[in-house]
Amino acid sequence: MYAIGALSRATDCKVETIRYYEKIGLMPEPARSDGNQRRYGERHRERLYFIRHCRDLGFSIEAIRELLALSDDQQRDCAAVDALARRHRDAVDDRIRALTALRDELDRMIHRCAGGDVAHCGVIEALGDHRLCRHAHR
Amino acid sequence: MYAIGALSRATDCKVETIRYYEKIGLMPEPARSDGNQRRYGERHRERLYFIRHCRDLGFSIEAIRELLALSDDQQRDCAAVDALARRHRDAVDDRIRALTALRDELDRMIHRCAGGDVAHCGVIEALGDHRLCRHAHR
DNA sequence: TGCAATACCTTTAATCGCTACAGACTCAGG
DNA sequence: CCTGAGTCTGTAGCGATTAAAGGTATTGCA
Repeated sequence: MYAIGALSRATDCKVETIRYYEKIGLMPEPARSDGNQRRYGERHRERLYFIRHCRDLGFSIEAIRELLALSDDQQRDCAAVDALARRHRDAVDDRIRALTALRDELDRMIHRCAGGDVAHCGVIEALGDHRLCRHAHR
Repeated sequence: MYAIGALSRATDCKVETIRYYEKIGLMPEPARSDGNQRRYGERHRERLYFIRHCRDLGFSIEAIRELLALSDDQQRDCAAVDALARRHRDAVDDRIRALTALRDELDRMIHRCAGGDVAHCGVIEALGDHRLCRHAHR
């Protein structure tokens, strides 16, 4: 049996976060010691590990809730799981594209700067005038 | 003179957001009508435009506060502005790299899925075991 | 067995950048 | 003067934690 600190170390998840996951119903309420402290078993460790891994991969709490529900139902076709993963990957892809456009815009802005004082600063000028941008970032 | 709704339309910034920027001291308190409504001028419009453009480019409120302070001081050397912009670009770059690694991991995970039921789902399996990952995403 | 150090408990508030109400007031056009 | 749109202040909520305050449990060592 793990105390919460041991589970925390075993999963690299902060103690407060574990309690938070319990509060929002992502982790089940564990057994308690006589002194009211949480006591966890292997299944808790596996579940928390799964959750943390999903979080590290950028899945939202609500997406994880769905994934957990789906994975609990072992007979179910895994098409729904697949679809969730694909949706998430596509969202990450979109984000990468947006950030790349942004980075390029920032790069162009930085290259406008030839030194000197703020009154003639290309960066400040570009920040104050969207027409100097190549792309419609937003 | 603009009322807040007109300023909102002129800058594509929601009315609530304008009031919020005033509250946190990013926008100066404007003049008021007899009936206590805000009345803005051209300088407000330019400043808000600058702020929104920075936000669209992903600068944080605190970074914008710095940029505004720097740009107010027209004689100052623009090296500080340049440094701020570079730091931000580098942070965006880091984020892109992290997300790209993530996307690749998600892709590999999705390709593990051969259909069938959840009990044998490659995605669920991969989510439950970080060792199946190629990279240390975090 | 006693004591100190560490870990744990609950509850509440903070973070960031807005957004969304509620309930009252103002303004412009007809 | 009336109506409807716009505006006012203040407060609370979002997502996913993190931190702090103030009290209790457990553990290790003498």
